[in-house]
Amino acid sequence: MAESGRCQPVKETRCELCSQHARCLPLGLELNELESFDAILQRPRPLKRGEALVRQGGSFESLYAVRSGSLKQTVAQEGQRDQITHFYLPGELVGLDGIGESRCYGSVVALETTFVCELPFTRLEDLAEHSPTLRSQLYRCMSRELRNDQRMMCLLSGRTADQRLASFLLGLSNRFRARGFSPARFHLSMSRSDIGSYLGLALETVSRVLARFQAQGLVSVEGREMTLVDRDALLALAEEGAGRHSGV
Amino acid sequence: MAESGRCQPVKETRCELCSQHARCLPLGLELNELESFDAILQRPRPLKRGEALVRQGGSFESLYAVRSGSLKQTVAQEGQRDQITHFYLPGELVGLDGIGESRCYGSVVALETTFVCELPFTRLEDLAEHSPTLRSQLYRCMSRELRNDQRMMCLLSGRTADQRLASFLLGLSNRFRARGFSPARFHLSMSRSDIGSYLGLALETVSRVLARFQAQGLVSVEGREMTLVDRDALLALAEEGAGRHSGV
DNA sequence: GAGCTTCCTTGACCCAGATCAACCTTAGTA
DNA sequence: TACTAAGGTTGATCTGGGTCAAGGAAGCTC
Repeated sequence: MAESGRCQPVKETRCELCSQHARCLPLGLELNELESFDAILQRPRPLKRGEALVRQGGSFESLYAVRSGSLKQTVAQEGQRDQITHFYLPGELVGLDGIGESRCYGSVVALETTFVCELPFTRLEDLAEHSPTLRSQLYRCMSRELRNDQRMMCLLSGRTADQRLASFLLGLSNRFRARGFSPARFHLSMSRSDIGSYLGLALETVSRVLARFQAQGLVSVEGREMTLVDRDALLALAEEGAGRHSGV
Repeated sequence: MAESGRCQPVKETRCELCSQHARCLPLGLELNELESFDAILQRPRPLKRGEALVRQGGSFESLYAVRSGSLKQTVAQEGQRDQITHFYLPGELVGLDGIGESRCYGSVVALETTFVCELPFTRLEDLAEHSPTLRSQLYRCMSRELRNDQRMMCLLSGRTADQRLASFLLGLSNRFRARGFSPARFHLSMSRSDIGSYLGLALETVSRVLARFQAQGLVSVEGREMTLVDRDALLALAEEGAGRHSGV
């Protein structure tokens, strides 16, 4: 997704050498725990753009940690257009919503060439049996995702198109920053239509709002290359009191 | 919330005698595990309508299992109207989104007289150390909530007001059914404004749509007493292909 | 039982954003 | 080099549902 995340065939399996180690699941494990963790981890495998990592309704077996690249989760509903519910960046965990169900909730598809580490869940549970750190890391990840989803629900139900886009861009920017990529300039691996689906907007609206942001000097967009020019203004916009049904 | 859920002062602490046992956290625990579980559980305490169980930004200490009654989670955002993100019914767990953060994400307030059981989280973790069942129950609960939130995101971003209301009513109905209450007739413990906030609609819209559903013979509403008259039609409406940006 | 307050309903109006449509750019491929 | 397809932009039009406003009903308190 960000330049540095691309086209790096990952040969090294060991977690402690992974660039995402600091924000991935095994963070904080003792050395011996880390070795057991490495042992259950399936060799990173490359996915090509458009290739599915898991399919909606497929049986749930594993969690996947994104090593490089990016993915989207899409949920197909009876007779409706697919809906995008998540974008995954390096260091993030795919599949948490499948635990405790035999089936996967949505499909997860690579947005670009992407490497993921597979973590068979039953083995992970065995490991967690003897590692309080791993247990609490698992809780932490799920809980964080719960909070993110709630934030998303607030965004979707109360905010204007401008505010949604501003929040989206800032959210991406923060995630890139946390991963050591530039927070100000990044590549959007998803299409306008993906963004629209994720934010509950028509793709035309996404395109128009981005054009307006550019005209207002908030961002600079060239296709999928995004530069945040006036971060403070974006932040002010995203947090602005006046959303829909915001009363006063 | 449903008639049978009200006004039952709960004297009995023991989980296995609780009416919600079959869908609560300690489900499936061995007898000795259940005893340890009972031991860490704080005596159910009554909350009056409007009373807060946890406050946004307050420190996270415990999960709470709803024993009877109902609650809402509200999130206050900088200068915006509060937003409702969840309703909790008997047997459901409050507080999962606070794990791994020191602070509570939103406030949780009783919608009517409500009894909850407090589960201090560090003690719960200790217990989970030696109970695979409890661990997997915890994962299961969190994962289920993740899926619910995602369903909610889909609802909020792609569906019309009619579809949102229909889904909301059916969702409540299913939850009541699972709890042994009537799925066809129930009491709404939340106001129209609460429903609107939860569904991303103006309260006037909620009122109008309910009136229309009544006129169409889908439901019968008298204040907060709700009867689902034509469940199939509601289901058809909720799943209908034609939402917003549904193409075709 | 008068007067609040809170909740709900209904009507009138309006606008943000969906939809429809045309066209442009870029990339893949034959 | 042309042909097709996918993605993106921009304009014109329409509408679902938000906002404002005026009452009504039901439950408090004094």
